Formats: sequence, C-alpha cells, structure tokens
Amino acid sequence: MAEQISELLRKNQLSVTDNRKKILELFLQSDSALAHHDIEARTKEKFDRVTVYRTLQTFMDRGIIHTIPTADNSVKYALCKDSCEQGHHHDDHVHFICSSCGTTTCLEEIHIPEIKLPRGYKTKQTEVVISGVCKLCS
Amino acid sequence: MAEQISELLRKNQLSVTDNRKKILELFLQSDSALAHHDIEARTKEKFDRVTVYRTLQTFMDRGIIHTIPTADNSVKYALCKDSCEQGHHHDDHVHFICSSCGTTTCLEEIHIPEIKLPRGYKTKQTEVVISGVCKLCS
DNA sequence: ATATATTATGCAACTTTGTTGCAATTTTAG
DNA sequence: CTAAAATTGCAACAAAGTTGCATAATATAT
Ligand SMILES: [Mn+2]
Ligand SMILES: [Mn+2]
Ligand SMILES: [Zn+2]
Ligand SMILES: [Zn+2]
Repeated sequence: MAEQISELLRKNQLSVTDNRKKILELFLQSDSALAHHDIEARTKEKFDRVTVYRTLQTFMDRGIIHTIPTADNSVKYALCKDSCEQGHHHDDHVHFICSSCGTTTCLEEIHIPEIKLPRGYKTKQTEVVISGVCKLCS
Repeated sequence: MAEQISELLRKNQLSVTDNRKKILELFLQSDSALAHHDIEARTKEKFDRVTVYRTLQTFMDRGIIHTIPTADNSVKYALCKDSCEQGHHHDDHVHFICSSCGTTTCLEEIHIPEIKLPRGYKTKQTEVVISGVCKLCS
C-alpha cells in the first residue's frame, strides 16, 4: 500500500511527505467518510493541526478527496474516484448517514437522479444525502 | 405581521419574547435562507449571541425552521411549512445554492425524488442540495 | 391588577474550530 | 551532494459554539 500511496501523490504533482502519506492511508483504510476531527485525533501526536487543515485543502484542490455536506456543521471527507481532477469532481453518487452508528458512507453504486429546475436556474452540481439506518445497524 | 408572529409562537407553546419575534420577523422578511451569522449580524445590538443560538435551537425543536446542509461548514436555516411539527419535519423540497450571489433558497415546488437504496438500508430523510446559478443571476 | 411560578436572557468564562505569517525543516530536481 | 522549492510547526490570533448561573421578562393563578 505504501507504494500505491506515493504513486497517488506523485500522480497529483504533490511532494511525498509523511503527513500526506499518513492521511491518505487513513482514508484508504476507512470504509466510511472522515471528519477533520477524526483525522486530527488519529494523527495529533505526529502532525500539527494546521498541517491537517492544509493537507485536506490541498487534497480537495487536486480532486483526491471530496466533501459530504451534513446538516450539523460537520463536513466529512471521502476519497474521490479516479475520474475526479483538479477543480472538477465527478462524484455523482449518493451519500448515506446512519443515525444509529453515525457513520457516513459513499454509495458509489447509487447514482444521483437528474432533477429538473424552474426556468432560469442552471445546475452545476447536485448533492444527495440520505439519513437513516445503515446495513450493519438494521 | 406582528400578530401573525405572536400567533405562530403561541401555536408552538413558546413564550412570546422580543428576541423570538425579531428572529421570526427576519425569516418572514427574507426570501432566502439565513446563516446563524446573518441573524447575529442583524440583531447584535439588541440580543446576545448565546440567545440567538438558543432561539435557533428552540425553533428547530419545534419544527418552525429547518436546516439546509452545505459543503462548507455553514448551515443555513429557513422557515418550515405548516406541516412540520415537533421532531417531524416534512420539508421534502429541493434546496438551491447560487454560486454567484451566494443565496440559498427553498425550491418548495420541486419535490425530492424517491431513491432506491441497497438491501438493508432504511431511509429516514433525503436531502437534495443543488448548486449552480440562480434565476436572478443568470 | 398583583403576586407567584416559570421560562428566557445576558454575561462571564471557557472550549473548540479555523486562519495567517514566518522561520525552520523536508523534499525535489539538477 | 547542493541549491531551489515546497511543506511543516509554532505562535498568535479570530471566530464559532457551549455551559452555569444570577437577573429579567413572561405566563399563570389568584
Ligand atoms: Mn462520496
Ligand atoms: Mn427548505
Ligand atoms: Zn449504522
Ligand atoms: Zn444568484
């Protein structure tokens, strides 16, 4: 996996640093989305808080991760698919938040439907976030 | 309008206070959703920051307002329709965020489609947030 | 209308979250 | 290996959100 991670960083024209490798590793190991807080907690002995902020921002810019909006002021992050590139994300999948275990997951296989808006509105991106009870909790 | 506002508070078993009246007035006057920050800015000479937090929480609890999730850690609030009640919101409409003027609006007339999830997942609520260019900006 | 009980508010003190500039360190490229 | 470029940690802030408690406002019952 170490090589896979360095590869991904180089592919995105980023210096390969301990911090970036560690954060990418966290994302690759996790099957659910991570909040800034989660990442900070799992790396705080090694890396500064500010570095985590900057790394997440950098990964966003390069299209390595995407955000998942939530209704409680706690943005989550998850890995993008290969098709995402600088500034242009193509994560057209639904996100699910389990109200029982709290995890947020990308449902890659569930595509976002097209929604027709009133005259004059132009759609750039559509986000669908479904809350309920997940597979494991039900 | 003053009477309409007091009425709404009483209907929800809330004391009629200056603070609550003022915040409800802001929502009724605005045709777009408001962030906590917006409300604080428009009331800060009169009311304490903490009171605004508590009032928004109370209005949420009673089903007077609902939140609109965004991908940038800035939850917005908007008035609910009459059908919403304590703990049970029925705002099954799409939300729109204009990337030009920044406003967030409820598209009451656009209903949220049903999305079929994989086996085992149970849907409680579906949120759809579309970003793009609004009617006025295009 | 007045007194009493209930609820809401403001304030202070605090915690958490996010930002910026800059010097020191690490990484990359030659 | 060296020099240039980029990343990091630190300090110092700023902004956002929380909690306990005394005071003030509102509602309820005489
Ligand atoms: Mn996703
Ligand atoms: Mn709405
Ligand atoms: Zn779950
Ligand atoms: Zn607009």
